[in-house]
Amino acid sequence: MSPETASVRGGRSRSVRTRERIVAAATAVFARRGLHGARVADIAEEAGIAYGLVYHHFRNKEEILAAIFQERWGRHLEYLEEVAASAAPVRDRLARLVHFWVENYRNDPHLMTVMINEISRSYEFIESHDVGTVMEAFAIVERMLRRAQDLGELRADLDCRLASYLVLGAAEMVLTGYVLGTLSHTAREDYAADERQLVAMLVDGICGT
Amino acid sequence: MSPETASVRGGRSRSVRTRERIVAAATAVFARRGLHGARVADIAEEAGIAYGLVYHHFRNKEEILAAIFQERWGRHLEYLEEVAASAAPVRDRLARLVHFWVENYRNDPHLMTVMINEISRSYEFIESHDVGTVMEAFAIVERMLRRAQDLGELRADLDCRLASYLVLGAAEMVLTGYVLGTLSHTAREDYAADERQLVAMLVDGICGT
Amino acid sequence: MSPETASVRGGRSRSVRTRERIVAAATAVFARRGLHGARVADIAEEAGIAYGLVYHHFRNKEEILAAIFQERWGRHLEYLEEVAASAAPVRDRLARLVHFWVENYRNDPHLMTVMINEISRSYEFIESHDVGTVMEAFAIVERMLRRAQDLGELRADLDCRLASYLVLGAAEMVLTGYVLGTLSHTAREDYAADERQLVAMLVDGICGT
Amino acid sequence: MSPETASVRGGRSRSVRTRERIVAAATAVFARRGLHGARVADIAEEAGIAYGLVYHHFRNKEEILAAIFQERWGRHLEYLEEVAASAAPVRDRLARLVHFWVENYRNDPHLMTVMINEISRSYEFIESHDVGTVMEAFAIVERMLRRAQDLGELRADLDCRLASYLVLGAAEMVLTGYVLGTLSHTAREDYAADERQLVAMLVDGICGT
DNA sequence: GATGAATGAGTCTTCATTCAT
DNA sequence: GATGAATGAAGACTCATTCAT
Repeated sequence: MSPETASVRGGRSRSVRTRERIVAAATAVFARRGLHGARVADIAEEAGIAYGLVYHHFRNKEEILAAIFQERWGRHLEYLEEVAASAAPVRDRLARLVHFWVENYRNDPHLMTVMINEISRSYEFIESHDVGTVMEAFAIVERMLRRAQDLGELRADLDCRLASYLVLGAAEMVLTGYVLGTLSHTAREDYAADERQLVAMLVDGICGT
Repeated sequence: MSPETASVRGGRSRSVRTRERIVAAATAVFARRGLHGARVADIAEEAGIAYGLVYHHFRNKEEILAAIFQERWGRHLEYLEEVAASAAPVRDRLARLVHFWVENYRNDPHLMTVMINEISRSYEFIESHDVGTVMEAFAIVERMLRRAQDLGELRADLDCRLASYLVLGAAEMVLTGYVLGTLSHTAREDYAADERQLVAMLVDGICGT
Repeated sequence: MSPETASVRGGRSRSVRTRERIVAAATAVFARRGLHGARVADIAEEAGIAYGLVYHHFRNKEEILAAIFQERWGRHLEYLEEVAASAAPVRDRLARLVHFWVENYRNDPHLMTVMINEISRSYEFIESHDVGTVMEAFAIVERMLRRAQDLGELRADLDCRLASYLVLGAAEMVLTGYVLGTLSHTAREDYAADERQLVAMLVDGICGT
Repeated sequence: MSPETASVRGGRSRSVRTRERIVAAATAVFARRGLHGARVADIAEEAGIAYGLVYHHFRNKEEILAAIFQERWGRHLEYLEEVAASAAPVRDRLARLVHFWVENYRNDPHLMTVMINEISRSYEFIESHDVGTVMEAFAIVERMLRRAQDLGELRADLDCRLASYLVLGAAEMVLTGYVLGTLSHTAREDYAADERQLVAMLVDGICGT
């Protein structure tokens, strides 16, 4: 096996793998301690690498968070867009969105914790980055609702902008409950029940049928 | 002049007034910079007092935030409790809650910004304080909904716990929109319209009548 | 004695005295190790104060050097200006300048070492500060020579600009010799002899009478 | 292809050429940023080679500067010695020295910048190397002057040691002016004029014939 | 109580140097 | 020899907190 073969083992250079280890380690540490509470030394230790190596890959701590954001938020938006654009009834599309968020939390709680606490809920992060990119999630949901409204699926006087805040606010708060442990479950079925309840409340309200 | 004489002047001692100036200054600075970004020096400057005087009144920076929390959150819960306990239909009670939150934001945006960003949205704060106290707001709303459910105002299979997350999540997200400026208004009427829309969506859902 | 009296004992506040101690300590440390070799910790230790206190008075290490520069260079230029403007023959005025430089070195070798090594001979310092201020010394000497030339004291075809480089270059190199110890003396008389020789060479050249 | 074959190509081995590229690159980078401001990475990039390869040729950064010094300063001294030893009148010999320095600057400003800023004007460099070697230039000029004095070309009471400081100080300051851009020219003729003026001032003084 | 000078631990950040490939 | 990822020591800088006046 030539050195070159070794260096691309698995199709990725050592440098790329190191970078990914840093991102993964930082996700865990940010989830545990928050951006401010996390020390670069913690991240390096978690990644099993030397202190200074972090700085070969990122200018500073904030840039690691920005990397997590860039690499994940984009995929998030793509999926939202895909669901929003589908032809299914709006109730089904909402169900798919809610399921996506809950599944994401269950698959990678650390990541979702960081997305919720340090990005989505962080005034500081949103301020210092492109507000537009963060708010794009709202815009996608709003467009989805507006199209449904045009098709008569939603009542005509609904303020779709505000409704997007309802949808994302409710979903985010439920995930926050999971993250904080105030609303956690162990059984898969419990999560499914939450999804059904949440969709029903969004679509028909708490009084509705 | 005895200390007592001084304390009688205007009904409050100088010490008490100083403490209040610190709390007010800290509220403004926390709103602007966040808990971590705020330096004690900034707070002292905003309050127009000397650096070290802050430490005659508070053990440390977090304690100032805790004071804001204790003094305001208590009143907040009292009002929630009062509304929740009233005999009005659940729709009206929800409307009063939503109006209360929006009005509070309009009266003191700095305070609401801190409540949202540093307390309600802060994993860190909630972790280090009594989670129960923060979550009490959810419990109050949940109890209110459960009573309405018992009275047949809400459908029987509604998960009231989850519904409280819907109500508070939606309200909090709308206020966050105000705070971030992504959903701000100038006219009083616009806020009133938001309130009506929000209540309608919560009660009847986005599809409902 | 009231606290106020104490705080201005000797006419200067504690803060001002601390600042002066830092400047004096930094001058000694810069002379010993150079700007880059000097650690802020060294300066604090030399001044007998805590590490962080340096940062209450100066933003960073470079700013201490800048303070030394500002506070001393100004006086230096004033004296040059005074001598340059006097009515004495140019030979006497040059003699006074040379004497001033040599005396300054003898009175405070540390300070002169810093002025020579870190300011006057430092490309880095000159680049990052106002070149004009540093070069003002040349301008003063040049104007002095030009006036002497107008009065017929100097030959008509002398390039006074270049002559100012001769005067300051020669003086600086002699002081550098003192600083480096390649041209040091112990007897006061030796310095006086150097002054006479230097003036004679500048005025009449190495071949002249 | 054997190593020897490779080393024969063009008369110099690849290793030697790499070393020269490093020295040339370092000269440019030192001129731009100074010894302290120059990072080894900058030098490697300028040389178009890999980071660590620098360390196959030099133990550390200072050693690169030392190499520049050794390889150039030696030739410099040789030329000074040659001129000093010639039989021409002292005025002509001084003129040749001055011309040599100015020409050197014009041919390779980067090199001269480094020689002036990092070697000749650097207390730090001189301290950490053989002061004697650096000062040899002064000794050569001093011996040249002393011989001229013995021949009656210079006045008997001239302090030749101090005169060497005059000559080298003046020359160095003029070159510094070129380097800093405070005394720069575009026309070749301007440099020639400077040389004539400088020699005249050194020989006959600023008042002299 | 009021002041703000003083303290120093905690971190970030840089970058020369090493070393496995 | 060549590469550049990895190391880690060194030191700058911040800022919450203490304390003498």
